[in-house]
Amino acid sequence: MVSPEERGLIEGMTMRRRLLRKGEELVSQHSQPSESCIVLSGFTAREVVLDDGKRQITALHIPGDFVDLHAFLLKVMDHSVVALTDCEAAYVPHRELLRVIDRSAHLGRLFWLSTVIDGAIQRAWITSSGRRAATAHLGHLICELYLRLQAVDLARDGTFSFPVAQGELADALGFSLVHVNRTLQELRATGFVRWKGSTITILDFDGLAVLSQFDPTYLNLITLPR
Amino acid sequence: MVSPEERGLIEGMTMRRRLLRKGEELVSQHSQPSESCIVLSGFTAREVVLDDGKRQITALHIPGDFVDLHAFLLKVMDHSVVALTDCEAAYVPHRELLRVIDRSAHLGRLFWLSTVIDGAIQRAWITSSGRRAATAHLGHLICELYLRLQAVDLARDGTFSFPVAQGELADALGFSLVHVNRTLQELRATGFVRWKGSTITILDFDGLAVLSQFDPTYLNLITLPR
DNA sequence: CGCGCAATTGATTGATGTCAATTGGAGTGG
DNA sequence: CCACTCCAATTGACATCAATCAATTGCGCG
Repeated sequence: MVSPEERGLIEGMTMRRRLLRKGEELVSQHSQPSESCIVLSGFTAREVVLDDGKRQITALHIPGDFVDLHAFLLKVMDHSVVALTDCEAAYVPHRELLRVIDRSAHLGRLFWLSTVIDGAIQRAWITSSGRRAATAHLGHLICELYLRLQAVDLARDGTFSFPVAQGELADALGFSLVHVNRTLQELRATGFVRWKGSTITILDFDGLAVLSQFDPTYLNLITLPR
Repeated sequence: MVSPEERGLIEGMTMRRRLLRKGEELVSQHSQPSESCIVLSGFTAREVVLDDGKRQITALHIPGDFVDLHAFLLKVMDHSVVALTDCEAAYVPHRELLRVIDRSAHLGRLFWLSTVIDGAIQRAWITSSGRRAATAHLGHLICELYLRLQAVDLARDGTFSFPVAQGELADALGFSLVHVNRTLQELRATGFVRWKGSTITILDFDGLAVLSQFDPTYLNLITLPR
């Protein structure tokens, strides 16, 4: 996917690293970032807080994700990115991105691809939110997370760590906290998933996928640069 | 935004035009298009049909929109694009896009921007679906459509034509048809909006925007190429 | 052991989906 | 111009789903 010279270009990007505690903001809503941010470890989320205090999470990000690459083009952030756990992030100045893209159209296209896959995931969330039953909505998210985490070696044998509270999950799914809890119990009752503390185990992926009407095509994990 | 040479590049793209009747597919789910499609006239929508027959519309497109530009990178369509009204479309081969992008990095970035704005709109839909009241959800969509249509001269003085049935709207909002109808009545009762036949008139944009918690920043209409 | 936060539960209210008519309006043929 | 047809909009009654409110339990940690 990526040639040695391209790898060199990427590794040559100056970036600033930063450690964040759970709850801190990596990027602020309404800001006009001059750099974009890659998560190196930990879970983060894009969130929008409405006037009435309600919160919606529009994306969950895992290590390796370029969380606000779209800010390279969009200029004004329409949401924040917050740390759901302690995490580490690398900030790449937009001028560096520009430099890399100028030297390698192929890398530019991989960056573009990254934002486009983001969009595909968002479409799946819209579909879940609008037309899937609560258990399927939650199940779909679990399938998505599992495959994404597996692609970066953070999941295997159906198991991964997901140290995120039910309240956060509620804001991602558009549920109330209580409803998350009950939906989770329903899902456990199917026997397809075990969820204990911060460890999720998918006992029957195919079963869960059918229940959740999950089709992995949209994640395009095959063509990912790594 | 676009220099004369760039305009020349765009106008030089070979493309195939096609007329479509209401209900026809511009692009099919699971297909692997070798061209991407611009809507020239009429309303279209991205839709996903689930196994159980439920349908979700994940985007509404208006004339000027590049409806499946992401297919240039994603290869496999995770949804269809259907005509909500009779419409005209232009199909641009991916090899032409590649040629244009190679000659003008700036145009390449505008294409990228187009997909990124798409993503911002999708995030707004996720937020509406998850955390906004029914009237606000519908109101938000109306605000969005108005500004987008205004930007391409298809709306003025608060008025635009939207010849789309309530059933389609239901699939876009994730509501039932009956619920769309009742939410529409509630919205009319606020006095902010008139909706008669296929003509929508926003009588009080600011009022509607407050009700819907609408913040136009995300549409980035200022930086749009046209 | 006791604190504090997250998970869980129960009871109730409110929002939305479903089913089944009924109404309204545009187009068509007589 | 009128009767008819078809489809979209609207309405009413009812069933479900999910939010809210208010405890209570469970668990990790000092």
